Amino acid sequence: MVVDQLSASGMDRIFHAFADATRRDIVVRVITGEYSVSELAAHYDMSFAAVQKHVAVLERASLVLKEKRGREQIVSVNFEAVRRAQQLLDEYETIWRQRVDRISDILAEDKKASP
Amino acid sequence: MVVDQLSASGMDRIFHAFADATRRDIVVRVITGEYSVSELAAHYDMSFAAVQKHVAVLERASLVLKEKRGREQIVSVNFEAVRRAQQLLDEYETIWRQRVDRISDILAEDKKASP
DNA sequence: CTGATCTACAACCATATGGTTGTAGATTAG
DNA sequence: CTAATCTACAACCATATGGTTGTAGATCAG
Repeated sequence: MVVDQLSASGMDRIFHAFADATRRDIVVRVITGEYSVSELAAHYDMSFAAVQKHVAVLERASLVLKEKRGREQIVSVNFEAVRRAQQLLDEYETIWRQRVDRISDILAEDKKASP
Repeated sequence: MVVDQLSASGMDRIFHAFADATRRDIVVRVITGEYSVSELAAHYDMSFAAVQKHVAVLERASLVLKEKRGREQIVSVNFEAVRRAQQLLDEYETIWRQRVDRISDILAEDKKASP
């Protein structure tokens, strides 16, 4: 299992996008419903431009898409990118379990050796 | 479900720690085996101090612990912090599924309404 | 004891990040 | 047509990040 191409700047972007509470909050909103950029902006105590930048970070990470509808841009989640992050953490989980199992085996061997 | 306290700087740190390929690689190494800081540093094309900083980032995120052993510091993973990130993404998954189910229901209603 | 090794930490630098304000282009409402 | 709304983007600023080199304290090997 490869786990991670060292040049995985896609993963860099995905995790970086998650590394901010405002952006995580935006993700939850756009998972649950439809929001334009200005509707999103209304919920945060910062400028429209700042929220626009947060959306841009999510967009660069492919976590969200923008779809023009009239004069507004509707933000929606691209769950595939969320899954990419999930899978990476799941691979850690797999390696972790293998290691724990291996250590358990060693301890079991010990027990057998000195009863 | 709360999903995320907006002041979750712990999550910020965890995801930020994952947002770098070198740090993700370090995590894999210390999951699978025992490494001192200098042993880790030997594997990367950067200074010892740079790797030391990466380890510090992982440490601040509680993803790894350092344990002094003689003159070296052995780095080990704290899997609980990994699980925190996993759980957050799993909650997204839950919300996502609920939303998909809800949309499916609506579509099913439509079908029933116009057969 | 002496020298080599491992670590910590400071100082420094270039660039990225996260915020601001301001300007301008589309689009809609009246 | 005009005014209001939504968006995009540039310019700017303070601070954070990711790298470097250099210095110094512990610890181990011989």
